[in-house]
Amino acid sequence: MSESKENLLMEKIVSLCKRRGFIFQSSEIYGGINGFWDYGPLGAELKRNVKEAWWTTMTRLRDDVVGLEATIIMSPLIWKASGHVDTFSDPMCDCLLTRKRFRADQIDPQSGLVFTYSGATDSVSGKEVNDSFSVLLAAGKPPESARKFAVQYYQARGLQSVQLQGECSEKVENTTRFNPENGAQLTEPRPFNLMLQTYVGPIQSEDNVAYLRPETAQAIFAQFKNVYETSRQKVPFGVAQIGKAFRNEVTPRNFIFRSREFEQMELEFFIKPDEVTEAIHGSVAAVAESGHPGDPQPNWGWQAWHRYWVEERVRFYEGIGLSRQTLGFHHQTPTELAHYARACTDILFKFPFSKRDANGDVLGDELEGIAARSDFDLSQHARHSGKGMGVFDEELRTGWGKLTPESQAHLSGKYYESRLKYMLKSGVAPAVAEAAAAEDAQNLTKGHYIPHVIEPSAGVDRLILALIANAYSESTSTDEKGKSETRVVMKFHPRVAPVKVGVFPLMKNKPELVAKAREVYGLLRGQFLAFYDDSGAIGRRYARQDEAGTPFGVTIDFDTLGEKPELLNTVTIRHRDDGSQERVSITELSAWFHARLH
RNA sequence: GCGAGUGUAGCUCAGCCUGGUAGAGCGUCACCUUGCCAAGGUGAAUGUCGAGGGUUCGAAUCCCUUCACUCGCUCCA
Repeated sequence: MSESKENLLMEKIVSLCKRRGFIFQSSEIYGGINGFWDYGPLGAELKRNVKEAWWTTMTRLRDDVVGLEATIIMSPLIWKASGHVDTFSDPMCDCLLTRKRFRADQIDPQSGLVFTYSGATDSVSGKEVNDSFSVLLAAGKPPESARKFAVQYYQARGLQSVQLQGECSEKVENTTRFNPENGAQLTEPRPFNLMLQTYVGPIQSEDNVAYLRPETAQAIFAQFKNVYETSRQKVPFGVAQIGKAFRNEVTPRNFIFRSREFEQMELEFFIKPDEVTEAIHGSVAAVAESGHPGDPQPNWGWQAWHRYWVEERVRFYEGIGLSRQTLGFHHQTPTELAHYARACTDILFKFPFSKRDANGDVLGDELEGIAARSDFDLSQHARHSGKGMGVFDEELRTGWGKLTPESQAHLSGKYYESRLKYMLKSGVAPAVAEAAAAEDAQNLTKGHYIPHVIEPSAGVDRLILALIANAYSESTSTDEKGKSETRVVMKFHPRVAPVKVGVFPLMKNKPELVAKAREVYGLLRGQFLAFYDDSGAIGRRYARQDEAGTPFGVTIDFDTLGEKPELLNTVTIRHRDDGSQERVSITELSAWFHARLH
């Protein structure tokens, strides 16, 4: 019941997005293209505001984060090092009977008797199906069970009274061509490459295959050294990037929530490994169970930094109108975590299409993931490129000398263990791994280490959808004639609202009002996006702006012109969310808006 | 990738079963009117009926194929 209601809400949102020019289907006049969406005039403004709010908060208002804008196409070696080339192209097989999907490399080899049918006919209609189908039976099982599966298979292909054709059987050993659960035949392994591919240069060959980046983060790791050396930053510091990313999603779904071309806002915040922090400060700060840990401290370890960034990101969402109640959190369990990650907290938004848990509470879908990724990424690029990704820390070098021999042994031992674990997980031969880990541990004592990273990674388009869903509100009113009508108000936070203010002469047919209104419009438009409208009744113009989410309206009336002398050169400001009005002098307008839009 | 549903004006939808000149409401635009919340009047524009093919004298309507969207399954570094 509630599901169809939420469905209806999603449909209304999609419809409004098109009607008002927020979001259009890509290539619509040619029938569209699955998984791609365009932003219309209002959507483009909204998106720009969101990205600007993120960029300002994450870089310009901080001393410890700098920006980067890298290319979408990079050396394919980057994706080899990051693991995307391998993990994005697992061959998959589907069960021909149950349609269950398997990773081809994870099917255990089986042996037994294979029954193959060349096809089947319908004994009633005479219809034929000529697809062959096989079933693997474990030794000792009666052939009837193979026939039962085959009948099911051909029934699923439109036959009713199945007459199997051409049964034959054969003994096979160690085959992976059959569903381990029921013995039914699998499809051929088909590669699943989730990265979009292209060719660099005019000749298309295997040698110049390149990928459109599936995430913006890797460029930050690949350029880590350059940024570090030119930005005069020291660890801890971060590198932020906003940009397009591309994934061949299996199922683009839920409007712009999961699309094939999307935009990310990512921060890689580099921190000292806990061993380094402990060596310098004697201990690593304990982390409170919950709440914001306050301003960054020198003795923070990865846990404090991780919590800090989760809370900072929540503050950001609150600052653009998503209250904590609209958000959800998911702390990834050890089995969900990637092997190199130590923790990952997802910030969720409760979308209309989000699933509910057993208690009926909306779970939410992912807006952002904040991952503690250890030194995995920089280590991978160090190993694959052969270029050093470590940093030198004077404090560590001098601090190290002051440690007791026991502390030194303890810390370098811990560092050795974590480096060794990384190497072994990455498939490095044990002897080589041990030597490399020993070298890393030795370098630590001289002040060298590879930074760890905390990664808050947010989806712009998902956030846009969250803001739109959150802003959407409708009220139904009935007039004196008993005619009821539903009005939509998009309650965007003023900071992200596409249009900031509508400017209206009370009436169009009074040239003095129009002239004054255009004058006020001219005053405001250079400072932020203003929209002038003089067509139709004033109520209609208010309603139009409500639907676009414009937070303020400025109306020029006869008092502005001095009908009541004490109100000369004042205007009415109308508030979108409650329709309330106040009188403000034209000379104070800029300051009035400035205070409410920043 | 599989299964089900949907696709007609900018939006919401009727028309399809039973083939015969493309419709409504809302919105948009223009003019008039309008002294603060989608008022009223007059007029106007807007359709490859998702696309392609077939059947037919004739297809939005029947048949086939295809594309997109929604839902379920699957997938989700």
